[in-house]
Order: sequence, then C-alpha cells, then structure tokens
Amino acid sequence: MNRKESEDIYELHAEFCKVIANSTRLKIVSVLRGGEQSVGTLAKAAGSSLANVSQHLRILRDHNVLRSRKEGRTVYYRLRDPRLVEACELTRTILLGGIQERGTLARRSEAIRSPIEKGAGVPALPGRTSLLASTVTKHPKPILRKEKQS
Amino acid sequence: MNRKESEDIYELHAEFCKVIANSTRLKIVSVLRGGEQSVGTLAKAAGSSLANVSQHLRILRDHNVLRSRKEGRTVYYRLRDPRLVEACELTRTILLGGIQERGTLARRSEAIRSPIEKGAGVPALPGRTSLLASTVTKHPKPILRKEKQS
DNA sequence: TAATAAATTGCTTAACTATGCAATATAGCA
DNA sequence: TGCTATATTGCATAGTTAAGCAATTTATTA
Repeated sequence: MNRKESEDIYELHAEFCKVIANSTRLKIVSVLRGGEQSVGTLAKAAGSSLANVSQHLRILRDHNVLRSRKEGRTVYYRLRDPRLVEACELTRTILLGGIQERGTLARRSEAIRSPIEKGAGVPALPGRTSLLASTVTKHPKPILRKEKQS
Repeated sequence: MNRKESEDIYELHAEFCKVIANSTRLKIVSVLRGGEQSVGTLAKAAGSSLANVSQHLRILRDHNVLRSRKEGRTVYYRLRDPRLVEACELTRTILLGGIQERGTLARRSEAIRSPIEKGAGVPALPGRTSLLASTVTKHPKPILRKEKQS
C-alpha cells in the first residue's frame, strides 16, 4: 500500500464515521441488527418522521451500510455487513462504561447523565465560551468523564 | 436505564463519531497509539499546519479523547483511553478488508482505489446527481464495495 | 379510474464545520 | 531586555448538515 492509499483509509474511515455520526442513524442501524424493517417501522422505532427517516436511510444506503428491497409498496432495509455494526456496538459499549468493567471506565456513564445534557446550559469549561462551539458541537458532551488536567 | 438515558447513549455515540469523523483527527489518534507526542510532531505526522492541528487537538481534548501535558514550551498530547481507539482501529481494519480475510470483505479495499477518489469525478450512482450532495458528503466514498441492488 | 398507503424528493432555513491567515500568548535563551 | 521557538486563539469564508413541510412518485385496492 503506497502513501496515497494509506492516506485514503483515513478518509474512508472519517467518511464512515460521518455517516453514522447521527443518533437517528445509529438507532436505525441498531434496530436493524434484529433483521430487516420497513421505513414506517424504523420511523416509529427511531421516533422521527417518515420523511426524515427516509433521508437518513438514503444516506446509509448510498454509503453501502444498508441495502434495500422492495415488496409491493413497502421498502425493507437491512444491514449490508453486520461486522461494521458490531464494531460500532463495541464502541457504544465502551462509551457506556462496559457492562462489567470497574473503576474509571464504569464511571464514564456519568457523562450520559451530566448537567450539560440535561439542558442546564453548563459549559464544558466554565468561565469561557466552549471552544468547540465553532468546530464540532455547541455544547460538548464529554466522551469520557472529566478529571483535573495536569 | 430509563427511556431518556437509553436515548442519550445514541447522542453520546453520535457525538463521539463526530469527534473522530475527520481524517486529520484519525491520523492524530492513530499516531498517539505509539505514545505521547508534541503538537509539532503531530502536525508533521498528519501533514497539516501547526495551527490546524492545534485546533483538532483542542477538539479531541475537549471531548476527553486526549489529554495534554506541558513541559517547558512544548505541549504533549496523549490518549485518554486506548480502548476507544482500539474499537476505532477495529472499524478501520474491517473497512480495509481485514488483513487476512477473503472474498467479499477482502475486496472492500477496492473502494479505496475507486475512480471517485482518484478525482475522476465519477458519481457514485452514474446517471443522476449524488443524493448525498446535500446531506453527508458531496462525492460519496462507499464504505463497502458496490454490488447490484435487488 | 379513483382513492389510498408507503416512500421519496425538493426546497428552505438555521446551525454547524473546516480551513487559512494573522495576531497573540508563553517559555527558554542570548 | 530582546529574540526565538512552540503553541493557541480569533476571525472570515466557503461549504456542509439536519429538520420540517409540501409535493410527488409508486403500487395496491375499491
């Protein structure tokens, strides 16, 4: 693999991350682990509108994460390759704190219940505007639990 | 875990994906598997400007993917939790086709060498404008190898 | 054919993201 | 005290993304 190609894998990986970097799309993918589903069913499961879910499904299918099959007037979507989804689930598991992990990792689930996510409007770094406002997200939800920096 | 909390994990996961959904940040994280590095070293390794890499490092640190340490006028960054990065590497390995995998999976690396990425301007779905243009990326780089749809 | 159900598409708006450049810290050294 | 190296920050710009709504397509059924 030459220089250009090894660069490409990072682009490809980043692209994949973008494709699944949306909670609605992650829910869709998660639901589909149980087998193919219609757009309407997925919309209900994801708690979003049919039109909105249809757009997300298109994104996932265009990137070959999903495949579709039409039966009458119903379109069924299914996972193209469960392996990628498994890697994805592994990430989620780690983020959750790992079922039977202890200490540091287990306490990560605190991030999920942080005031920031409760809409309290508490900036990640009190005292100044969130540095992430213009780069990734307005109100950063820490991936890992905060601890005092050195 | 109640309804609200199980929703949150998808938000958190999506947030994490956004944080790493950039090839420069993925390269940084990959380099750091070998141990802490200064901003300048990371900039060279990632092939980007110091200012640009500094911004990316800030994003990664603000989301607790990285931690930093200052020594003199040099700032060293390191991984906060290698486990998340391992899950990330697993995804990349699957995307690459898996070192010693055969058949379908192995052929996935074709996507990396596709005409689209060579700048040939060939749309993912010949005959119509890319449907992803306004949603995720202008010129979709298929995550998986294309095959005929049913 | 008309009516209905299931999806998809186009459009708009508000918000977010990436990048480069110039300016500004900060720490060590002459 | 200057001077330099290392890194961070602010700002402007171009491009991207998410969501809702209305309109449209496609297939089934009366």
